[in-house]
Amino acid sequence: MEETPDAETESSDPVDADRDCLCPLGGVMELLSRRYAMQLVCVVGAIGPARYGDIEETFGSVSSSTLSTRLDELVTAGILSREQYAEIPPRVEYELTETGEELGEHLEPLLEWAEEIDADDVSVAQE
Amino acid sequence: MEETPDAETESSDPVDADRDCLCPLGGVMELLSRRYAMQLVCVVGAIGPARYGDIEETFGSVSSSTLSTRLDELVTAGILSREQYAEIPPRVEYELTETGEELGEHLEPLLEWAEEIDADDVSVAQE
DNA sequence: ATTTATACTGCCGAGTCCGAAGTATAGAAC
DNA sequence: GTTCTATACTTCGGACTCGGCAGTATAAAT
Repeated sequence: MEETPDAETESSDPVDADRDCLCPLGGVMELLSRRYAMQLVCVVGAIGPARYGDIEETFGSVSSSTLSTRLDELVTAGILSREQYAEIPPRVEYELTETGEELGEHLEPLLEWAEEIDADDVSVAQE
Repeated sequence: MEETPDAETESSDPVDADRDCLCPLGGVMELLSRRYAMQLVCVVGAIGPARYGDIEETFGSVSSSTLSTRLDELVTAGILSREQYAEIPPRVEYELTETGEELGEHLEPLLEWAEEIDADDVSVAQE
């Protein structure tokens, strides 16, 4: 997507490079801020072409309605692709698109960090 | 859900490093999945010691009740620190903790990517 | 006495999420 | 021919979360 241009025009001060537009509120971020969205991208990225049932099983604690909504949203956003096979019983496979792969690469270190932090001991709201 | 579905030995994938524990559902991730949480971490990281009003202004579109809740959660989770000065009118400053800084480093590339994607053209639900 | 400024909290209606149950289909079992 | 099975979802009611606006506390300035 982003061709890295010749890195000669970049300022030597990276701190205020993105001062004006710090954080996108709408678009993809709004989607990723919904429950399980980030984990969903990672899971699909990890188990390759994933069927609905596999995903549901991997999570264990997500309701099918929410999972279905989340999948829909990610497909619409172009992050996941959905392939439906004309078989009975039906078979549907979800996979990361190219965009989704990019996203996954950014998400993975975050989730790994979160895992570690949780494993250690943060005083995360236990109330 | 107690039985361990052990991985098929037939799969010849090299990417099984973290197959067993793909994505943390609770803890920090649940917090970050709430609205504006990730952006909030970035904003506080960017504008240094940030006052409530500054943050509210930077976002523009967040309700004060939600912002306040989110700040509380992040402070409780040890991601933000809150310093209150005994002045009138009151002054409160939020800052990233060490943990928060770590998180911010993982978050920044993600948000930058999201910005680009949004700027380009994803068919994100615009309905 | 009233105004001003800051950092919130409280309330209510609207939107989002959860769990369980239901839907559609065709082949297999009886 | 009727029932059973399996998959990938919907649909429903209720619970939780969010947004917008109004209100609170304080002391100095007017």
